[in-house]
Amino acid sequence: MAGEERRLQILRVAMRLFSHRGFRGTTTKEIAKAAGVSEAMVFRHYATKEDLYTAILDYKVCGGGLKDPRELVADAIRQKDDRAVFEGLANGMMSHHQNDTEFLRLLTHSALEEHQLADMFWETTVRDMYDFLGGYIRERQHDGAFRDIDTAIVVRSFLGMIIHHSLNNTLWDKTRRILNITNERAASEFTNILLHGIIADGGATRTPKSRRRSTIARNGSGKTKKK
Amino acid sequence: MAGEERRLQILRVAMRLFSHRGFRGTTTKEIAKAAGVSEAMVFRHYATKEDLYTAILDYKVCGGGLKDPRELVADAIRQKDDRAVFEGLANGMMSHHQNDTEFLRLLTHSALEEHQLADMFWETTVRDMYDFLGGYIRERQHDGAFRDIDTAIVVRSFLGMIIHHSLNNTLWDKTRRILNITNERAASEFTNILLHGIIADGGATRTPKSRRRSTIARNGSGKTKKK
DNA sequence: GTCTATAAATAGATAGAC
DNA sequence: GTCTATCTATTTATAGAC
Repeated sequence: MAGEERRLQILRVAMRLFSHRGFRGTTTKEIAKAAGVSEAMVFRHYATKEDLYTAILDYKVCGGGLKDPRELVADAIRQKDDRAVFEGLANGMMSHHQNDTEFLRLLTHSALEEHQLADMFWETTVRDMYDFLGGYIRERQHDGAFRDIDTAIVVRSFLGMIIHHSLNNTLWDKTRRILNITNERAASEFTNILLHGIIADGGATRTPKSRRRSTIARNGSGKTKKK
Repeated sequence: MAGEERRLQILRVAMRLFSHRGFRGTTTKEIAKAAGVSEAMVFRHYATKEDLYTAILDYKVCGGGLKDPRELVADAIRQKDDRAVFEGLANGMMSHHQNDTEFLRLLTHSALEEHQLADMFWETTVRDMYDFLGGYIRERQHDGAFRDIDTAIVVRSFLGMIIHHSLNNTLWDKTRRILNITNERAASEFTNILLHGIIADGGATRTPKSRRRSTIARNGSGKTKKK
């Protein structure tokens, strides 16, 4: 097998093992065996086990595997379609988590281990998300569409629903699920809850005088399956 | 040092180490050194390293360290004070996570490692929470206070906000925080968002005809610091 | 209860032949 | 590019003296 090809094969095999057993829980012998080569081959492509692990985190967690959220919902942002913005983000994130369960596992492992690349992920990708989504929320507050609440709290609430749901699916709910729904329905319901939770005058505490311009279009709500 | 005392001391020291480095990442030598004894002492009290780890998870994660949520908000439940129910739960959980950061770390480590006790935690404690809180939400739906939405989704949304926030505080936000607020304020805001998100007729999509009996009392909302 | 010494297995990593 | 053989340090765990 050619150099680059083998290098990538080892990377992929190691990703699977590291994502399940963590750094210390995975041995270079296991990686070699799973890749069908000798340990010497592993160390030929990656000088140390640490190098291999860092290469994996760089590729999977910090690398280009994640779509830019700005692009994902660019149209919705332009049109100020609040539902499409939040539901689009939720769907994008959750389908990524579902298609690549190693991502969340590796990220969580590395965060627990306090690996440098985990910190980097938070300083860049996560902070970006708060800036981006928080900026949109602020804009909609100025429009009078959302009530005056700390934007970072709103972002955290929404990401909390999404990421916690994905973590549940990845780590525990695999078989006998407490909550057995499609990602699409989860995205829709989370969006319902969040938008009604932050909309201006949307509560039951005040008698609304004017509806101003709220763009929530209720769909997929209640217990009815979407479509 | 007496037997039981030393046994507990080793347990405590090991909890700290395991919670940070995980099972495979912690050596019995480190544990012994941190406890100020020889390795032989560790193995005198716990036959194997695995036994020690299991004892820790049993004590910390499955043991009586967690207050029963039913008791915590029993009064609020009786009075159907929705805000007090949700805010009380949020405060109880988050203060536990803050006072005992080892709890979330150990739980997450053991879930990633697919330890048997992690599964047990989900089958009992977590399922209990869904039953309990879900039951209350269903009751309030019958009262006409909340809209007709799958109760498990509501529970997941709310626990998502809380646990994700605590995980952020525990794993990353330790110093330079993206979101730097007190637990009390977070609990209040999460409750605001959730209650307004699930209240009957609480959205902007329909013109409300009657307010029925919604018990949301807005406090700590907006950008004003609470008290 | 506590230690030192040590066994036995496994870990990461290298040398050198093909 | 690939392997076998091997080195060295570490890891879990035990023996036996005090």
